[in-house]
Amino acid sequence: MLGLLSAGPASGYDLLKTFELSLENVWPATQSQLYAELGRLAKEGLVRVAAEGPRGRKEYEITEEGRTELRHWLVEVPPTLTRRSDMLLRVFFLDQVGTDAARGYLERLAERAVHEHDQLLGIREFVIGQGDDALRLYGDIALEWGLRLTAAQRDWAEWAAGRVAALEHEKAEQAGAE
Amino acid sequence: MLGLLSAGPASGYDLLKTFELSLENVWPATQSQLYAELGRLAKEGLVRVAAEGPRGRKEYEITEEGRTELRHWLVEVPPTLTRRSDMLLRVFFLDQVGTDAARGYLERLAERAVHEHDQLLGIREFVIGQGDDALRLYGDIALEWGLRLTAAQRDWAEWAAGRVAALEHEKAEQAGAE
DNA sequence: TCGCGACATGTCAACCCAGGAATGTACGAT
DNA sequence: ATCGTACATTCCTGGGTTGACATGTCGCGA
Repeated sequence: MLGLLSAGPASGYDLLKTFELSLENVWPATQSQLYAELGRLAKEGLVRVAAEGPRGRKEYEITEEGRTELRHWLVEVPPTLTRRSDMLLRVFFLDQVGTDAARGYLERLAERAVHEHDQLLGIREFVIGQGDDALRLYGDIALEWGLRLTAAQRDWAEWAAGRVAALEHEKAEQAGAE
Repeated sequence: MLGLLSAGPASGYDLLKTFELSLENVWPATQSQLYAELGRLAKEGLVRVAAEGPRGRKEYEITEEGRTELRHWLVEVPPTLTRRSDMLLRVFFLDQVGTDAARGYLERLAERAVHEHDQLLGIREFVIGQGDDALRLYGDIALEWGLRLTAAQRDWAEWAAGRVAALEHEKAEQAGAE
């Protein structure tokens, strides 16, 4: 939220829209959280109500303290590694369902990765050439991460399905040889 | 937990150790959660106390219902896409700190990816040849995902740092030409 | 035999988060 | 003029998470 407000003042509703439109792939947020957090940030002096508009609209702007805190967070606070992937957790227990279903699971993962990849390509077409140099660059970089991640996931899932198929084949041969 | 118990009975403490040792990269859990969850699973009839040992040790085993539920979850419940990466979120706001610090951030991400990659390679050396065919295969597949992910992250971060450097250069030229 | 470290479980407060319900206002199109 | 839609905020409930605290037992080595 400090990051969004650093680009200019906005209301809670504006921020909500931004989260839904452009940040939902990276950091989804709900309105309850958003408004609560705005209140908290205001109490800590990191944001301030700059103006009140129609319909009770409160336009928030970032304060100097807020900017300092944002820069601090950006470069000094170590990023937390994203853990907890139920997609990967399932893989560990895939031997419980047999090679056939396991292969199916992995193939579906591959398909989904392709689908997400396509969606990101669509977004890239859509945002092409928007914003100034710096903004476009960092948006591009984030998008590229998504593209590479989904591509890697597709390759991996296909490779994994192949490995499972090989095991299936091996088992079938052993059964045949007995 | 059902997945772990499907490999054989264990106490809450055993499960905790397993989470710490081998699942912490995929699904970290704390003891409070673990014991609470064991109680819940027992109440739902998905696990059962099989034996009691010294020190109040309660050995749980998975029930038939539990196995059914596990298989159901593995193949029928759609995996949730992992969102929320503060690492990526920061990228969006990197223009707030200038090209120099931004490049530094990305370079540190690349270093960290290399470090994680090396750790995973170490794990692979360590677990090589353990377990039976199926178990080894799925462990391998999960590990391979980590390897590919960290490799992709390194490539991406280096590529991104290069892009930022290019922007830096461009700006410097413009400043010189004025 | 004595004490330490590993084994083992349980409880609690605080926080974050998702989703939904409730409430109301202003604007634009017909 | 009015009606629907978008704007805009607040509150509530339930569930997941974390981290700390509390308690106690067994086994082994000095």
